[in-house]
Amino acid sequence: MDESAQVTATTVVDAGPSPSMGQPLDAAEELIQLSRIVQDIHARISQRHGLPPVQAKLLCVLAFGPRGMAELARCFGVEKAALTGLVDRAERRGFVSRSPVTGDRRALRVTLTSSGHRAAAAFHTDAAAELNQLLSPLAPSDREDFRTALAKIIATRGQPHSPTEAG
Amino acid sequence: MDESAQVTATTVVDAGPSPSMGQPLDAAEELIQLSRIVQDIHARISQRHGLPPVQAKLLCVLAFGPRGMAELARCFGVEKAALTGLVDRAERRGFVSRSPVTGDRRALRVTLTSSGHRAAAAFHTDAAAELNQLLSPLAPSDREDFRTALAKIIATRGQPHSPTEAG
DNA sequence: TATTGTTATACTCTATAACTATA
DNA sequence: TATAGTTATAGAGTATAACAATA
Repeated sequence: MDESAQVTATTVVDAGPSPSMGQPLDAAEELIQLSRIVQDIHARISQRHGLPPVQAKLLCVLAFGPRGMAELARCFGVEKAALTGLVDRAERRGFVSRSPVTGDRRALRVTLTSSGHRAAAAFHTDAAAELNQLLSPLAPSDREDFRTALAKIIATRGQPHSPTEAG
Repeated sequence: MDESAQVTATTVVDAGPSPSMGQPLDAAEELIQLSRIVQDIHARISQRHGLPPVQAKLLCVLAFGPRGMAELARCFGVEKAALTGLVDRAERRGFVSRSPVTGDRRALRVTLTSSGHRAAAAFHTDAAAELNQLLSPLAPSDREDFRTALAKIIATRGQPHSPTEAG
């Protein structure tokens, strides 16, 4: 009878057209929806470039310079064993290469190939364009305010753990 | 030497502590970061409840009422074959059940069990709390403005296709 | 002992294609 | 023919655990 009594649209992450459309959204739901839109854009552009989303992410991280496997695992928030497979697939496609690290014979350095650089740049161009487009419905001053709020939220949560300068 | 020339932090979706921290972020990067934070919250709370994120999403969608397989597939933006497996796993854990639809002998209706309802409600409570918490660094009036902007962005993109009233 | 990376195994999620049954 | 759902197969992504080599 009233299955909807306890659960609102809030937690319907990424669910597209939801059964509760038409009601005003609460803050949590709005955040979820924005998140969905951003992820969808990322996924769609990845696909357009023939890359699984995580591979696109990998290329973009490596565009800043070579990284070690463990460093990448921390950066992605996954186990190191997952990185082995991730890098395997990227290497198989010619986007990255593993090379030894002088001074630590256990370590490997993952580097973008020139093909990987091209793929990363092409992906980035498209993604940045579409994401920036997202703010176009806002008036310039509103856009400023929105970004200020966004920055405040991000600063409060995403505490970066000073990355190693390696590379 | 300058691998970072072409690709900015923008497209580093979900990359956690990025190599470019400390520089001011552009709008696209901010959107990506917020998206990462929201998804991380969802994933973490799903895990806390012993659910893969997509399973949590399924429970929350079904909390509004039963849905057909094809309806769920459209809602999730995946192929119907993927739904079969998704519902299989949820059914195996006792969260949902399939039942016939009178009037269309091809169709199945997926319904939350009482166990599924409890899981959905518990998950939702946690998720809504943490997501709303995200806006706490904003002053009340800023929060209003932020949500207004958010709503405008969402309205411009996420065009809901009036869902079937079925249930 | 701790760290770096790999292998082995298993599970979830997804796509594609071929199939059945019903509309 | 079109739609609802399943099965089969393949692949990506992830976790855990056990392992090797090095620090």
